[in-house]
Amino acid sequence: MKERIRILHMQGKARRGEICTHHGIVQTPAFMNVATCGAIKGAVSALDLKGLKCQVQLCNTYHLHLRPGDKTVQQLGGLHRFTNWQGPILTDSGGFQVFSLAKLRDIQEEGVTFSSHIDGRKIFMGPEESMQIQSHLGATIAMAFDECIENPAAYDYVKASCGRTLRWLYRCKEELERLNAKADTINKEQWLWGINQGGTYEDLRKKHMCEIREMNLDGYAIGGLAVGETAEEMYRIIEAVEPEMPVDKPRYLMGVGTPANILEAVRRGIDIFDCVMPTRNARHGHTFTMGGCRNLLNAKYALDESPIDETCDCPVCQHHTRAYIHHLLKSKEMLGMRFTVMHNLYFYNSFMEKIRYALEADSFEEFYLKNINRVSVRI
RNA sequence: GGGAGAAUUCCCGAGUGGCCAAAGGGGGCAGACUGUAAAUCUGUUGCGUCAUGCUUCGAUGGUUCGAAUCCAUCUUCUCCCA
Repeated sequence: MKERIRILHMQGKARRGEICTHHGIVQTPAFMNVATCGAIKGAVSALDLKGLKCQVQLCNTYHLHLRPGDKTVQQLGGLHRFTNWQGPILTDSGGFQVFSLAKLRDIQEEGVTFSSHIDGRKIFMGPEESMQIQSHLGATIAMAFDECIENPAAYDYVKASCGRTLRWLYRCKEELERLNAKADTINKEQWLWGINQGGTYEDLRKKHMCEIREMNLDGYAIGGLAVGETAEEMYRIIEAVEPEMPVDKPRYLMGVGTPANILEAVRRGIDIFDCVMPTRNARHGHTFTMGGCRNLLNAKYALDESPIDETCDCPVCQHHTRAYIHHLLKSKEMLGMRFTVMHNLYFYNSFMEKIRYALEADSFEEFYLKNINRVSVRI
C-alpha cells in the first residue's frame, strides 16, 4: 500500500508532514478538533472552524449512532454534507465508550453491550457494527474498534485484551473492505486506522504494534494513554512503541492532551492529536495562551479590558475583553462558552502551526525548550 | 377595626432549651477536567493572634447554670374577617 503521510522534514524524531486524504491535505503535526455529536460543543460551526485554522474534525460513532442515527446521516448524504464541513473527518470507533461508560457495559469476544446514556436501552457494538456505522457516516478515516483499558491494569488482563483488540482489528478490516466495495457506500475509499494498546507494559505495547503493523493499515494510533498513568509513563510508552510504527503512515496519539503533552509527543514522533481539553476546559472558563493558562471565571477579570491574550490573532481576541467574557461566563450565556471555545481551538490549531514552522526552520528544539514549561503555568 | 401567623448567617430555608457558628439548596470564592460532560466533580464560604476565643438567628429587656429556641414589650411584614 502506498504511503499515507509524506514526511517533508524531520528534526530528531519530530516529523513535519502532510497527510493527503480525498477530503484534503492535513499539514502535520496537527490537532483534530473534537465534534463528538457532529458539532463542536460551545456553538462553534463548520463555518467558524475555517477562521480557527482547523484542518480536521473528529466525530464519534457511538454518539451519532444513538442520535440522530447513522442511517439518518447516511440518508442525508454523510457527515460532510450533513455538517457542511468539507475537510477531512475522522470518526472514533466507539471503543473509548467501552472505557468511559464502564459502569454500563459488558465486554465479550463478539463485542460490547452498552446501556445508552440517553435512554438506557441496550446497544450492542462489535467490530462489524462499528465499521457499518462509520461507513454510513462516511467520514474520511474510520478508527478500529478497540478496548481502551484504564491505567494501571493487571498485566494478564491487558495481555488478553490486546489479543481481543487484535482479533477485532482483523474483523474491522475485513468488514470495512466489504463495505467500501458496496455500491451505495458514501465513501468508498474510507481509511482504517488501527489502534495500539498494551497499557503501561512496554513488551505488550511493542508486540501489539508489530502485530497491527503487519496489517498494512492507513494509519496507526496509540490509544489507552492519558487514562490514569503519569505523563512520564505516557512518554515512556510512546518512546517504546514509536520505533515499531511505520514511517509512511500517520501516527495518532488518541485523546492527548495538554499543550506540553503535545510538544513532548511531537518530539517523540507523533503526527496528529485530538483532545477535548481545549473545548471542555473552555466551557469552564479555562483558556490557553502561549504564556500559560488563565481562568476567565476568576473575579480578577471582572474589570479587565484586555483581550484573553494580547498576542492572539483569533476572532475573539480581536473584538472582546476579558471583562465581557467573564460576565458572559458568570451569567451562563452561551456566547461566553462560544468565545472561549473559539479562542482555545484557535490556540491549539495555531500552536500546531507554530510547531510546524519551527520544524521547517529546524528550530523545533529551541521552540520546545522555550515553551515546554511556559505553556503550563497558571497566570 | 378584629383575628392568625412570620422575622435565622449574602439569598431561600431547616432548626422550638445544651450535641448550634447553626442542616440543605442557591449565590460567592477557588480548584479539577486529556479518543466530551453546556447539564460534571471537589474544596471553601461570621470574625480571629485560629487546641477549647469573640460576635451572630428583627430590637430591647427578662427567665435559666445555659436561649436562635421560653416570657414581656416594641418594630416590620404576610394572610383572613369586616
